[in-house]
Amino acid sequence: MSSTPSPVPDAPRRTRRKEARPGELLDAALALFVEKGFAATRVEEVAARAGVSKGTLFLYFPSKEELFKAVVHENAGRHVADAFREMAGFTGSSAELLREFVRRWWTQYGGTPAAGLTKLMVSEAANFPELAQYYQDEVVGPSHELLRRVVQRGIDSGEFRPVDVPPLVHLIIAPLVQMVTWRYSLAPCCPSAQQIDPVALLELHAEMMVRGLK
Amino acid sequence: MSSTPSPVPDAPRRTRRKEARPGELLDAALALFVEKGFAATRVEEVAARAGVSKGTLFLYFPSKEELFKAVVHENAGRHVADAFREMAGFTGSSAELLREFVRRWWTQYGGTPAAGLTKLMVSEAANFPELAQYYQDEVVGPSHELLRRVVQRGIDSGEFRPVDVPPLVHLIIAPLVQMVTWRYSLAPCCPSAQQIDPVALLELHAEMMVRGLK
Amino acid sequence: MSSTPSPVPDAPRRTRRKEARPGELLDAALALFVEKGFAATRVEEVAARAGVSKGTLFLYFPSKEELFKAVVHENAGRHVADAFREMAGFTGSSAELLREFVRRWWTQYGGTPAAGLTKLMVSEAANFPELAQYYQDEVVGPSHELLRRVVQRGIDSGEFRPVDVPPLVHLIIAPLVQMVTWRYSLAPCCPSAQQIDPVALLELHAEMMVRGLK
Amino acid sequence: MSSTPSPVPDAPRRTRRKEARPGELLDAALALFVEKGFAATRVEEVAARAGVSKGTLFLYFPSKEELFKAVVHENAGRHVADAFREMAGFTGSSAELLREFVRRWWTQYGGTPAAGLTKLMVSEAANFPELAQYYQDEVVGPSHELLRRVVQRGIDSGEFRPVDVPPLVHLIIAPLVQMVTWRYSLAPCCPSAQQIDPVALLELHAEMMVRGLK
DNA sequence: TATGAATGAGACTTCATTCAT
DNA sequence: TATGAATGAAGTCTCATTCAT
Repeated sequence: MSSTPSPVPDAPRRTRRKEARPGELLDAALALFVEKGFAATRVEEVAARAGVSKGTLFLYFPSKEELFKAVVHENAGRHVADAFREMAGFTGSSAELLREFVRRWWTQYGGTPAAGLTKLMVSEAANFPELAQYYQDEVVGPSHELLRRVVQRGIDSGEFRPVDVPPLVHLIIAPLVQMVTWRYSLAPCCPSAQQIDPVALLELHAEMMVRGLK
Repeated sequence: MSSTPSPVPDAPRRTRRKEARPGELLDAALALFVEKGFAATRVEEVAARAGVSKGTLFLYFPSKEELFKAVVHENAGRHVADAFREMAGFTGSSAELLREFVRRWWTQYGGTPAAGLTKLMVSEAANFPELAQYYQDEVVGPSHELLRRVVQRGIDSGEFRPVDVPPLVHLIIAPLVQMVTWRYSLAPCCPSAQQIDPVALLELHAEMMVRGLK
Repeated sequence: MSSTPSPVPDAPRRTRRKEARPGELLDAALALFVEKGFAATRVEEVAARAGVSKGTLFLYFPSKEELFKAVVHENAGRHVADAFREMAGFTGSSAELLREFVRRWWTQYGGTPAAGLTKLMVSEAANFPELAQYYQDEVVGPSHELLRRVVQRGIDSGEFRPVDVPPLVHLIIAPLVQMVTWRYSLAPCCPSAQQIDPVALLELHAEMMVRGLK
Repeated sequence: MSSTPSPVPDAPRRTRRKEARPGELLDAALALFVEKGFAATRVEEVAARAGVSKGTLFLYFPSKEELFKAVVHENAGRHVADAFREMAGFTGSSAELLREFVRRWWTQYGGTPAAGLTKLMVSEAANFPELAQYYQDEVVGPSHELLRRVVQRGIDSGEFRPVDVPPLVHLIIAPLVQMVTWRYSLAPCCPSAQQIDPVALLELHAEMMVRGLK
C-alpha cells in the first residue's frame, strides 16, 4: 500500500486519486441507485463501493440528494449532444439514417452503464420533480427533437409517407427505452424469461419502422 | 388525480368496515407505492389515504412488505387471463385482431389505475425478487404467449410475412409498457412535454405493426 | 353451543358464569404474569386464557395495572392468616411445631399455583412499589412474625438454644421462598437440572434447623 | 447506589471511546434490567445511563435482546471458576471450608453489582430459555458441583454425618440466593422491613449448617 | 483530506385502551 | 353485558449527517 517502488514522490498519484474521487463516487452511486433505488441505497454502501469512508463522501457531496442530482447531471445529456452532432452530417438515405440512429443509440448509450439512468429516472421522477424536468429538457426533449428531424427529412424527401410525426417519434423511442428499463429491472430477477439479443431486436425494430413508413 | 382522499366526506371516526378495509388499503397503497416507491412511502400515509389510522393497517397486513406483496398479487394477472379468453374466440383478420388487442389493452389495463403496477414493478423488482419472478410468470410471460399466438396466427394464414416472432412480440409490447411507465413517472412532472393522445398513439402503433408485417 | 337440552333456562348458568368471570381472569392473569412477567404479558392473552374477549376484561378491571394489583391482593395474605390461626393452638414440642409449619407451608401455599405470586413479586416489586409494600405488610411481615413466635417459643421453653431470632427466621424462610422462586423461573427451562423432591428437601430443611437449634 | 450516572462529570459531547463503550453499556444495562426487568427497560435509558445516545448503543449491540444476552454472558460464570480454583487448595477442616465458601461468596459476588444477575435470571428465564440453560450450565450447575465436593469432603473425613448431599446443597445455597434476590427486589421498596446485616446472617447460616451436619 | 464513532430524527410495529355495535 | 375493530402513544431500530481526531 504505502511502499512505492518508483522514486517519484507519490504526490501525482495522490492528486490523480483525489481528482478521481468524485467520479468514482458518481459511478458507484449510479450503479447502486439504479439497482436498489434512491431510498433503499445507503450512502455507506456508495462510499464502500467507491473505496472511501462514509465521511469522505460528504466532503464531495453535501447530502445524499445532492449526490443523486450530481449522478443525473453527470450522466444526462452528453450522449444526446454527441448524437446531434454526428447525425447532422449524415448524407445517406433517411431509412439508413434511422437505422444508424438506432445502432448508435445502442453502442453509445443503451449498452453502457449510463443506460441505468433511464430506469433511475422512471423510478425517482416523482420524488425529484426538478430533476425530472431537467432530464426532460436535457435528454428527452432533445432526443425527440432529433428524431423528429430524422423523420421529417424522410417525409420531405418523399422517402417516407406522410405521418403525424410526434406520435411516431414515441413509437421509435419506446422499444429503446423499454429495452434498457427491462435490463435494469425485471431481467436480473428472471432467469426464466427468454433472453432476446439486443442487436437483433433493434435491427428488427428499425426494419419495422422503415417498412411501416414506406 | 381527483380521486377521493377519504371514502365518505363526513364519515364518523371509528366506523367498523371490516369487509371494505383491505380493498381500500390496497388501492391507497397501490397509488402511493406507484407515486413514491416502496421505501419512500410511509405506512401512515397509506392508512391516512384509506381513511384509517396507522394501527388499523396492521390489523389487515402484518407488515409493510406483506402489504406490498398483496398489492402486487391483487393487481397482477387478472387482466391477462381475461384477454386470453376474449382473444380466443376472435374470428376476423389477424390485422384486426392485433388492433383489437391494443385497444383492449388500453381500456382494460393501460387506462386504469392498475397500470401503475407496471411502473411499480420496474422500480422495485430488485428489492423484491420473488415478486418480480411472480410478476414475470403471471403477467409478462402470459402476455408474450398471447401475442406470440396472435402473430403466429397471421403468419400461418399468410396474412403476415414470416418474421422471428419472439423479438417482434417485444416490439409490439414495448410502446404499451412504455406509455404507462411514462404516465406514472416523468409525465406528471413535466407539463412542458407535449401530451400525446394515448388512443391516437396506439392506433398509429397498431397501424405501423400491421404495415411492417405485410 | 346455543342448544340447551335441559328445559331449564340458561339464566342460572349465565349468572354463575358472570360472577365467576373476575376469578377466571385473575387466575389466568396470575399464571401469565408469573410465566412471562407483567410487561411481556398481553391483556389479550389473559382474556383468551379466561375464555373472554379483550374488551370484556376491561369491564372488570379498568387497566392492566389494576388487574395486576387485583392479582396480588387476591393471592396475598390469605394463607398467612390461616397459618396464624392453626399454629396458635398447637400443643406439641417446638421442634414438631417447626416441622409442622414447613409441611403446612408446602401443602397450603408452596405446592399451589398461588406460589407463583412469590416469583411475581420478586420480578415486579420495583415497578410496583406500593404493591411491594403491601406484600411486605400483608405477607412477608406476618410470616416472619409467625416464625419469630415459633422460635421464641422453643427458646423460652429451653428446647432451643438462645439465638438471634430475626436472622434465624430468614434462614428458615429462605429455602421455602427459594424453592418456589426456582420452580417458576429456571426449573421449567432446565430439564438438565436434577430434580429434587420438594417434600424430602423440606424434611431435611426442618431437620437441619432443629439440629442446629439444639 | 451512589454510582456515577455519567463517567466524567464535565465530559464533552461526542467523545470517542470505542474501547470503553461496551463495558459501560453492559454495566448500565445490568443495573436497569435488574431494577425494572427486560421489557420495562427502554434502550434509551440504558444509553443515557452509559452517557451515550440511543444510536450509539446499536453500534455495539445489534438489538436489545443481544444486549441482554451480552449482559448475562458478561456477568455469569466468572466467579464460579475463581471459587473452584481457590477452594481446591484449601487445607483446613471442612467446617472451616464451608464457612470460607460462604464468606467468599459474599465478597466476590453477593455484595457486588453482579449479584443483580441472580434476580435478573429469575425474572427473565422464561422469556430467554436458551440463556436460562446457559446460566444453569455455567453458574448453577458448577456452583452445586463445588458445594457437593465440599460436603462430601466433610462426610468422607468423618467430620460431617452422612446426609443426602444434593438436597443439602440446595439448603446451603438457598439463603445466599435468597439474600441477593431480596436485595434487588423487595428490599429497596420496603424501608419498613427490618434490615438484617448480611455478614451476620451468613455467619449464622454457616453456623447452622455446620451444627446440623455434626 | 480522510476517517469512523457518535448523534438523533424518523420509520415500522406493538399493544393497552376505547367505543360502536 | 360482550365483542372485536379501531385508535394512537410509545418503543425498537435505521441511517443520513456531524465532528473530533
